[in-house]
Amino acid sequence: MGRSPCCDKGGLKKGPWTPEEDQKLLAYIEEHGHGSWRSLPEKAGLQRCGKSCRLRWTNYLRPDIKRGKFTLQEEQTIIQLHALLGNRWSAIATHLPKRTDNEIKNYWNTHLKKRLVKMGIDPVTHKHKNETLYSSTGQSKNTATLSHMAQWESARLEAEARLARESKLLHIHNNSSPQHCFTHKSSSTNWTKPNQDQQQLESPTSTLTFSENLPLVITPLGIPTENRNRNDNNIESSEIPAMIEFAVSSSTSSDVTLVKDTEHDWMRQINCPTPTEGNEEGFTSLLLGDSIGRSHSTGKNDEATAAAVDYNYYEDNKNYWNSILNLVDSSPSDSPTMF
DNA sequence: AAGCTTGTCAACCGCCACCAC
DNA sequence: CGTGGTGGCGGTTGACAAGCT
Repeated sequence: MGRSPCCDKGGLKKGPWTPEEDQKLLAYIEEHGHGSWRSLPEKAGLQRCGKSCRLRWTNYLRPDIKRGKFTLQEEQTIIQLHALLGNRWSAIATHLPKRTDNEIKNYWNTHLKKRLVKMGIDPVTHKHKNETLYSSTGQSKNTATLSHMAQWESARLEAEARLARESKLLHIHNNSSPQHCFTHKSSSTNWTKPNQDQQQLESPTSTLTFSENLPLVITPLGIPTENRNRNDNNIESSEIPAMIEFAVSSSTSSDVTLVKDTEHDWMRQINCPTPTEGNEEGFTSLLLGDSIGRSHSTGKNDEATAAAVDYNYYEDNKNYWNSILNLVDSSPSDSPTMF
């Protein structure tokens, strides 16, 4: 479309913000909310473009921002989610309360990426450098599985974004108090001075669920990284609303059965052994080779034992991927969103 | 102490999706 | 359906700090 940059009007200031400017912006938003960012600078008496104001607010001035060193837990979460989602910093940020996508991105680029490289792990694929040796084995299934999970996570995040929007609209329609517009990812919302209680997230709960009617899309390669297209989930965008409806409307306990059934169907499709009754392990087992490893240890299935040889490498990475999968399989208690 | 290199991170840029008209 | 406005996202830049020679 070719829109000119928002700051190309003459006379607008760029560069670091002064404390006075911060104060003006903060005072204005606390009193009026940000409303339209485009018109905010003029109303707030700032010689800045709206975009600059929004960035300053979302990355620095917002009251719900935690600054300072990342904890070990946070580091692990970032690495795990990056393995799952790639450079989708905003998506990763939704799982790290009080951290901004910009902060996470910076931290990844300056610390974590280098650390992984030192460990011999490719920071893009999260594979160990000698992993290509195993590329012609069962790894492809594992990678495809992970890819599929990443696709679902993408869809889930889109679902949450949509629900947040709808929720917001609904509240507006219902003439509700402004605090309802404040959500965890406040950069995408109309923030209006919430109090402590109000800052509790009202984000809809969602789960990583699988619609029976949806085609399974398994791509050969794993984690989306380079793409700039945010709808590249290999899932038709028209299908996403259906998935959303399913995921959102079916958050009852009965879903567990459905999810597991569907999961098993899918595992059968890709010729994976499905967990038996009372031995539900699901994706985690698949990815980690647990079920195979278990067969190995019990000696009940010689064919599986032979196949397990190909998966030995995954035993080495078990903890790494297990951590990733724990994020998927469980609902993080410290996160407002759930898989 | 001065100059250079490397690391950090706030801020900017350009593209894209979404929405209203 | 096309167009323009707006906000959000991810990649990149550049100023400053810290460390090294």
